Amino acid sequence: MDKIKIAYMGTPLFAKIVLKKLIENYQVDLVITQPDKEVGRKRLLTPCPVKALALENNIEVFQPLKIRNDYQKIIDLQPDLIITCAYGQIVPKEVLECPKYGCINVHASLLPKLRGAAPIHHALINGEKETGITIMYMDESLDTGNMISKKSLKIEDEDNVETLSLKLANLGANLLIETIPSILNETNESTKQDDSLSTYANLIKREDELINFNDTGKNIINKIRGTYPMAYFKLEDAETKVLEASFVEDNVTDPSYITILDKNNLAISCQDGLIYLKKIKPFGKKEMNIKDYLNGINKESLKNKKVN
RNA sequence: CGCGGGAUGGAGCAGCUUGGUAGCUCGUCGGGCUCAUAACCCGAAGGUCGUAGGUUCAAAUCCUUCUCCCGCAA
Repeated sequence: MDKIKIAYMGTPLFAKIVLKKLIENYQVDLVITQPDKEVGRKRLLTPCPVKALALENNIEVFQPLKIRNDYQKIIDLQPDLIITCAYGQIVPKEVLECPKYGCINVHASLLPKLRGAAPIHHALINGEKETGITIMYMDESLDTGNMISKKSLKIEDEDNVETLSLKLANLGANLLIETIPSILNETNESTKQDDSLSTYANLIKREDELINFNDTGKNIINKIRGTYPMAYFKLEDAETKVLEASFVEDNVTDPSYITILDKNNLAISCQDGLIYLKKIKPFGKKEMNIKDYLNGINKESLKNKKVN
């Protein structure tokens, strides 16, 4: 077989893991990724994980500001196959149609469920028991194309966005390698998505990360897992992130109060019980176990205090 | 020059305004109490108070420099 030209489009760590596996098996001729961003307090231009990996492997990198207008470079390459994975921009029709074998996407959900930008987050937030990877042909709408292959993965209670992303990235990487031959042979049988079963996974917004204690314990724990490590609440007006917590059912009268506060435990009331904080990141501090936090504070002043 | 928080024994903090012998809650080690304990009691080790300079008789504390960590915003 003649050498095929592959272009890869992706941005975050998830896409980097998939790309790593891909370049172990195929030659990748061009990597398309988001422009470097000013990151952090120093505003340093920082390349995304995918770009960093591409540079390490001497693969040419293309970073269009708006791929909608700036895609001629991809057309000129005349790729045989384009693989996308968490790229972060809508890919224009002209690009989708240019490769001989088409344009495929590695998506981190069992489509048609959880189409969109944040499928891993929403799988956890929704309290799903399983999720997975779908590899599909792309069309002009978001994650609506025909599905080629699919693999599911059980979600464990201990999983959060970080652990689940790693698992799914590895699953996706392997599934991609398994799937590519059938695409190049054109032997795969892709199936249409049942649009009536589709759900949508919006990008997580800042307000989605605020913990509302006037909710069920189960939902709160799922939010903490699904927005890890960003879920937060206000403690004495200071933003406090919750990295780990557990829920114990109980009869409570009023949500959002610090109900238990002793040497080892801090629990806040919610709709149907108590949320025990296990690992938090207080404002301006590093993350710490709740016991360390309790060691340093004046407990009397917090007892029965309302949060948020 | 985007805004703000922080750096003090192994951990988490107080002390800084109003300079004057390094403190609290834990952990560790030793001893005691106890049928026993993550409980309680007694004792010990462990810190050049992030870096560099300045003011002062004297700096964790006041002034300046730099480094690193964290949140917001992008």
